[in-house]
Amino acid sequence: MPEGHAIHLYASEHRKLFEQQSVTATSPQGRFAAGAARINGRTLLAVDSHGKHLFYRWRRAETLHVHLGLYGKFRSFRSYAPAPTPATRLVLSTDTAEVHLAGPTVCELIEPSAEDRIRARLGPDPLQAGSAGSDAATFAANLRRRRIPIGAALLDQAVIAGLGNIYRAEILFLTGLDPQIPANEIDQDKVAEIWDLSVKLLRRGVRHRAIVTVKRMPPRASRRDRRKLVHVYQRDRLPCRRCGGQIMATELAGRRIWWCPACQAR
DNA sequence: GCTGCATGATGAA
DNA sequence: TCATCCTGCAGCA
Repeated sequence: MPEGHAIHLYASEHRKLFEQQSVTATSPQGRFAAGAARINGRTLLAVDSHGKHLFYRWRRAETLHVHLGLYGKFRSFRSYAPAPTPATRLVLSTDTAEVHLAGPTVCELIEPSAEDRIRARLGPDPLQAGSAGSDAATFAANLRRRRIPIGAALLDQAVIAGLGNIYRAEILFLTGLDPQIPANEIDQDKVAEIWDLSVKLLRRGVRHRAIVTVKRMPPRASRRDRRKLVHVYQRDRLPCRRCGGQIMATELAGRRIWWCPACQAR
């Protein structure tokens, strides 16, 4: 589930549920028992996100840092909350709301200096476009320094923070770029186009609570099939929506990538 | 009921 | 490049 738009949604949802409230914290699974005890009963001051990272600030406690990784999940409940599964790493709750976190890659308490180090190694986040350091120029400078294929660069969180495997495939299709082109060989107009499209698509993802890159939102009934919402992701051997040619798939930077060889020629 | 895969990232080799 | 972390679920029998 988690590319940047989803993390951004979690941040705003958790802000709405818990900000300025005293929050109960437990770790049914036990692996975060000490951390949960440390923040239990504290007041949540703020929730920030950068790319795929979440930071929860408390009154008189360290910052909670969460990264969902590939299969981490939050579930939230308003009136009724079921018992957490035994694998639930962290439960945050008040009288009126409860959130269950399972399967995160990272769930830890950190000092401000550690947060600084994490943020320092992250590239600009298109969902923070406009705020300090998150702009097209920083992104362009990051790309210029890399000879790796653009398809690898867009997954590198130090280059741009928040894109994942779906957005990388879709952005390369929509900008007509061959995933194998070296990042530093892409001309500046194209680089600006990639950034602008990232901003646009992530914002759209936040609005729809899903990654949608096709022009028209399909009818509700067919939205369960993710392939109806995108141009190339997981559409290998299906016809390209634009030219009718066959969508191809290969491996790039350790992940599967899909592209249209005709629309994305060098 | 079981298998294998998934929108991620790291550390060892 | 590969194994590993760790959970849920689609797809299959």
